[in-house]
Amino acid sequence: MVNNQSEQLNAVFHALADPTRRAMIARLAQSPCGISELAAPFEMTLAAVSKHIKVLEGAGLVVRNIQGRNHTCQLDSLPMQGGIEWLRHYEQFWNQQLDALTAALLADDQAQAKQD
Amino acid sequence: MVNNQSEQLNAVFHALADPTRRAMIARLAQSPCGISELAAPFEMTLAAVSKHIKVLEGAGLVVRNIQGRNHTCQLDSLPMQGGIEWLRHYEQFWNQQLDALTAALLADDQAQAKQD
DNA sequence: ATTACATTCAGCCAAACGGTTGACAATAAA
DNA sequence: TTTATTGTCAACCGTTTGGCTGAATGTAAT
Repeated sequence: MVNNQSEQLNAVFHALADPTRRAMIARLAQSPCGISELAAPFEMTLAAVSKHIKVLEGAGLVVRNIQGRNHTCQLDSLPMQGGIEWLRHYEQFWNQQLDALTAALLADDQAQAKQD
Repeated sequence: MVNNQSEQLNAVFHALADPTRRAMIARLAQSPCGISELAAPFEMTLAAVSKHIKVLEGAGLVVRNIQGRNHTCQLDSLPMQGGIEWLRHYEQFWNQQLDALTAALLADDQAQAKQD
């Protein structure tokens, strides 16, 4: 597990930076499932899959429920909320960029109109 | 630069997974600025800062404008939009979890009330 | 022309990453 | 009790990361 806010973001973003792990999250968003089923789509060892899941667990994105020899994984998207909120700050900035772009295009159009 | 959608997400999330780079983004969201100013808050070599900036550039999050010996960096939050959109899918899932939680708590309350 | 400044480059290092293999532990089925 | 099945663990391997240093580049100021 992770302590402070910043390390949490480190862990979450790092976990999301790998396509295999993103695919696992996408699968788990459908429904919880076991390790083998989670591993099935990937051409890699179960050991490698196991490592990926531990990264997801470490970031708090996945919780595991052990029953006998079967481990069931379940998505917990709460930690993602931290990532979304961090990004959301800059979404506004992004919209401003869009506004500036359209404004510039508009100004161009007007300048063009004057020249014609 | 990055080709397809998945690699773009890899690059963006990886870039965001480092606190130094997140701090740089936060600084650049205030206003564009030069390398040295961007480097000032960090106890690390300019060379190390240079590498971080290149990671941000590689993910498309920062664009550089060179004038003489001064490089000005500017935020481009468009690539972040991809990250936000990927995450947004699971935000809904997160809200569902919240709903389930509140429903469970409510049910608990009601059960408690019956017992009293 | 020389000196100072802003920045990158190239090479090095230790640590982390993503994968493999082979051995192991625990549980279920024969 | 033996045998599968499910999954982890430990050790290894090649690559990437994040940092350093020292040299090199290009530009501005003297």
